[in-house]
This record gives sequence, C-alpha cells and structure tokens, in this order.
Amino acid sequence: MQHSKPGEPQILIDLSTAIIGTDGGTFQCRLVKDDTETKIGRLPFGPFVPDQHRTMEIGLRQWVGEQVGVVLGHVEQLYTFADRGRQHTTPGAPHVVSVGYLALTNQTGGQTRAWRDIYNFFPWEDWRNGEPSMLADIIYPALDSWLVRHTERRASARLAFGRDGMPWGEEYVLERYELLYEAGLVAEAFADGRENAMPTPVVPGEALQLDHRRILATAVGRLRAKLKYRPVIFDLMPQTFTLTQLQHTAETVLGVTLHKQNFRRLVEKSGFLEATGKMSKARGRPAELFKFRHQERSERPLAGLRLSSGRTRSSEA
Amino acid sequence: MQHSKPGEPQILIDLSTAIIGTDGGTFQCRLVKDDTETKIGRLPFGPFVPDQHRTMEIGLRQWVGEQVGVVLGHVEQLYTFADRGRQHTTPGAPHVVSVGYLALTNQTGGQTRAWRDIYNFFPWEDWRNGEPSMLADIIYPALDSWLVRHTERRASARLAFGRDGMPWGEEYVLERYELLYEAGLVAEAFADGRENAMPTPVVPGEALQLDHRRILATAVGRLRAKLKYRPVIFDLMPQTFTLTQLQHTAETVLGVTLHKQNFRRLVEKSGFLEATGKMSKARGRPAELFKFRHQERSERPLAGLRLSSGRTRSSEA
DNA sequence: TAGAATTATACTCAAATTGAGTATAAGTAA
DNA sequence: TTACTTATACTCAATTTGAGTATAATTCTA
Repeated sequence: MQHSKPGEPQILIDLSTAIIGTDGGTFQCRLVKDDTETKIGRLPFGPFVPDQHRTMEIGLRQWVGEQVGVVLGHVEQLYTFADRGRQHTTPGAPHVVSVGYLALTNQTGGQTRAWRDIYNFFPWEDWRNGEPSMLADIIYPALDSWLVRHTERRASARLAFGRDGMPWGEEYVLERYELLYEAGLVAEAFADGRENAMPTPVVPGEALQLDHRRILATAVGRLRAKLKYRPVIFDLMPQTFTLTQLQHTAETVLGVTLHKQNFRRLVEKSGFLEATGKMSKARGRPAELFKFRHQERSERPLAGLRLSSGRTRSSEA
Repeated sequence: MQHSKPGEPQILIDLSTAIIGTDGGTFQCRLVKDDTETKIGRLPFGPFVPDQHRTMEIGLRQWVGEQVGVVLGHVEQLYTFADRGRQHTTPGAPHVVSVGYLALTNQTGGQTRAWRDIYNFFPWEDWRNGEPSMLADIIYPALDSWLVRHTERRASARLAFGRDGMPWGEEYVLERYELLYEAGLVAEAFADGRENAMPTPVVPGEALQLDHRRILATAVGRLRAKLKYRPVIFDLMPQTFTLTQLQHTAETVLGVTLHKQNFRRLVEKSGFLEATGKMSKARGRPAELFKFRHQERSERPLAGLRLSSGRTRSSEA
C-alpha cells in the first residue's frame, strides 16, 4: 500500500458532537458560545488525539466534558465529512476532516442561552402546526428556479421535500439541507464561497460555524429515523413521565403531531414501559407516571415507535 | 480550539471498500490478492490524500479503480473506525483511521478467485438452509462460557443472536461479529493481541487483514437493513431479470428464504418494476423478464423490500 | 357547589397489510 | 402423453393501522 509521503499536508480529525435534548415541547441543541470574532454558534468539538484517546468516543467525551459538561446518554457516530471547500481552511493549514456524533441527554438547560431551539436552524422542519408557510412562500420558489438549471437534482428534490404528491419524509433532514446548500440558499454556501450563493441567505434559519449545521442536520435526520425502530426516545425523558409527555417528546423530535390514542396503544404494547403507580398532578384528569424498563434496554429487539400521524395541533378539536 | 501541536503523531486515513455483488445464489465480495507474506485476503484500500482527492469518495474510486477495476453502482459511507489496538500498528508509525465504504456492483467475476463468497467469512450468517448447526454446536457454548464472566454483555448477545425466544435479526451482522471478537473467538482477536483470545480461532470463518472483516460485517449489516426500505437491490441485478432471480438475490443477501407468492405481490405493487414483454427460457414455465424503472430511482420514497420469511429451502415441498 | 373545561384512558370498527396457503398455467424431459 | 418443473393468480384468516366515539377523573369558574 502506498502510504502518505512525508511532505504531504497533515490531516487533522475534529470530533464534533450534536447534543440533543427536549424541554417542554422545544427541541434543543447544546451550543458553545465562545467570544470569537463571529457571533455564529458552534457545536462542542475538538481534535482527535490518538495518543490520548483510545477511541474517538473517548475523545469526544473529553471535549464535551471540557466545553459544556453535559451528561450524555446514547452516543452514536453519524458520518465523516471530508470534502474540500466545506471547512473554510486557510491555505497551508492541515486538512480538517470532521467526524460528527449524535449524543442524547435528558438534562437540558431550560432557558440558558447555550441551549438553542433546533428549529431555529431548520425552521422548515417543524410541521407541528401544519406545513410551514415559508416552504410555499420562499423555499419552493427559490429551489424551483435553481432546479430549472439543475434538472439532474429534480428527483432528489421531489423526494426530499415531498412534492408532486410524494409524502413529506420527516427523516430527510440532511437531504433537504444539502439541497438548500447546493442551491446557494443558506448562509454557509456563501461563507464557503460557492459561486452560486446569495450574499444574503434566501432561506430563513440561523447558521452555524464551519459545517456544524450540516452535522446537526445529519443528527436530526438520524434521530428521527431511529426513533421508529429503536427505543432511543427514552434517553430524552426524565426518570418518570406520563404518556402525554412521551408523546410530546416524540412529536417535538419528529416535528409532526401524532394520534393520541394510537400512540398510547403502540407504546403500551411495546413492553418498554412500566407503570409506577404514581400519578402526575396537572390540569385535567391525572395521568399515570411510567418509567422505562432498563432491563429490557441495552439494544432491544423491535420497533421503537412507528408513527401514525395525527392532525396538526392547530386543528385539534 | 486546541488544534494538534506539531510534535504529535500523524494521522493517516485509509479508505477501505467492501464491494459486494451476487452471482447465482452466492454472495460475493471482491478481494485483493496481493502476494504479501500473509495469505490473508484484504479489501481494496488506500490512503485519503486531500490534495488529490476532493472528496473521500473520489479517493476510494481511485483505489478501487487501480486495485480491482470494478464498476461501482451504489456507494455509501459506512463508519469510521479509529480504535487503537485494532490496526496492528507498528510503534512510531502514524495512527491509522479507517473509513469503511460499501459499494454495490452487478458485475461479479464468476469463479475468479478474487471474488469470494461472503459466507466464508461469516458462515453463521447463512440461514437459507435453516439455522447453521455451528451456532448450537460451537458458537453458543463458547459464547456462553465467556458470558458468565461478562454478564454486562448478556443483553447484547441475546439481541444479536436472537436467543431466549428473541428473533434472529439478520441485520445485526456487525453486532454478532463484534461479540465474537470481544469474546476472543475469531482469528483477528488473537492477531490484535487481545489477552483473552484463543491462538486458534474457535469459531469457523475465514479472517481478513487488519479490520477488514469488521468493515465487511458492517457492510453486510447495512445492506441487509437497507434492502428493507430502499431499492438498493437493483444495483445487484443485471439489466433484466425474472422475479425469481430477484428473489434469489434478496435471499442471498439476507441469508434467509422468502415466501415466493408474497415476495411477488410485494415487489409488483412497489412500482419499481417494468415488464419487458420478453420471457426467460429455462426449465419449467418461462418467466417474464422485468427491468428496474430508472426514472423512479434516484432515491425513492418508500419501502424497498419488506421481507416475509418463508420456510427454509431444505423443507420446501 | 354545580356545571364547564380539560386531560386521560378505554373501546370500537373498517381498511389495509401480512402470513400462509391452494389452484392453475405453461413450459421441458421421459 | 404423462410427469416434472417453475410461474403466476387468487383466497382467506390474522394482525396491524388509521380514525374515531365514549367515558372517567380531575381542576377551573360562575
């Protein structure tokens, strides 16, 4: 095998982690606010140092620990991004490859400014109150005008955005973001110097440093997909919770509302829950508090949550 | 951000590709037979050189082109492996991180020795003739005796191998291989110097160089899972094919037999197929030849193949 | 303090999907 | 011409899904 010759530029691996939690109907991501020149947020990240980190996950836990100190539940590698032109590299500097991770936590910081609503970055992803009007008003017109010159991407766009009668697939978060990037409609496209990018981003939604919004999109897409076949949702929940709280968490993550009675049926027969006998006190009839069966966990066999979508929240009776 | 200081050991990224195809009921992977000291096979791989490779996929295509020259269909990144102790590194050498890729092709080499049956490497994964007897005879006893000292891994083992009434999940290929590795039952565990490893591998199945069998296990697991929700199977098929050929390919990949009539029903109503009007000639009643609708492709919406398992081939009427 | 409002939970019912067949058709081989 | 082989059509019950209705147990408010 040809291994790299001495003179070649060094490779640096950055470990970047999207730490995701929910807090009362908001979908949150932990950002680092460092006072660099720019006001743009970033994920916790740091270099992978093989001498210190036996595995990348150990490295990532170090950076997360130092930079934000959040207790992580489920941790999962997402993807390794290495494209040139996506890293704002200064010439001569080592080439940076970033390995993105998803981490879940049930320890969100409430209203700290370090925890940000994920739908700030992807406002078109939240369909809990019906289809966001920005899709028809802004995104589709802009995307369509780009697509006339890029017909080879039409099929992807139809799938990603669920057009021409195709359903909106809530898990295609990355695919949607990538298309908007390619079309030059988000701020990062301009920052990366893409020739077709608009100096002022066309599509609403806050940007992040480097490729962090791309990593976050990957994280959200993966989480939404995984929710349907693995019990990861419980990593977002407190020790005990009501079925309604569980449902709200699922809805927050998926960006969709669900049919209450069917959700209950599904989750009850899944066998993941154990009744505690205690009751929650709130308005209306008290709800039973459940907890997750940790014995069953580890990596369980079957469906986490298959969703059966309900009406939009605004149209409820 | 703390970036790596000058004196630190360099990182090298290897791009390794599991090229998978099928050929008349065999499940094949393209290996490279180089005449190094060892007779152990390896995947095509080579370093990622940022100056030459704008993306990692470009790099991988270069190495695949140079080393095996196979035309690739679907290509997909699998996982980035970086654990120390899994790479046989010589001290002082750069730390090697390997990014594994899955590539599909319909251009298998028949009986060339470069194409090897994947089930040689994972003989316990082929359930087409019923549960392989080696599971009960060799694997379960060996694994169980390891599990008595590693009770924390019992739940994973139950899931991965489908024991205690849990179903065999054909997609947990990596999880099964990792458990066997951890338990010191496969050759690579000894090669990597794990203290509990047996000098002679307990479990049958051919080894590969470095972490290539691990990458191959990842590839097979991903492919089996993906088959159920994306139309990737068509990347393994020739231009036209009968429904039986399609079914045999699915069975070969999944390592399971399927119910013929239901498979047909599923695949016909999926809308991916187009009848050509031509007929295959073979023994028995001629079958209609179909082709894949390339228009529909790109990345399609719904189910690729949900499987409904049938009887084992040996028990057929 | 009696509704009214609110939330939780139980139960129903038709449509669609799945699992496992039976029946029949259309060829080749003896 | 009969047996054998493979392909294809069709059936049917069990289960799962989607979308409700009905009712229970609280708090809020007039």
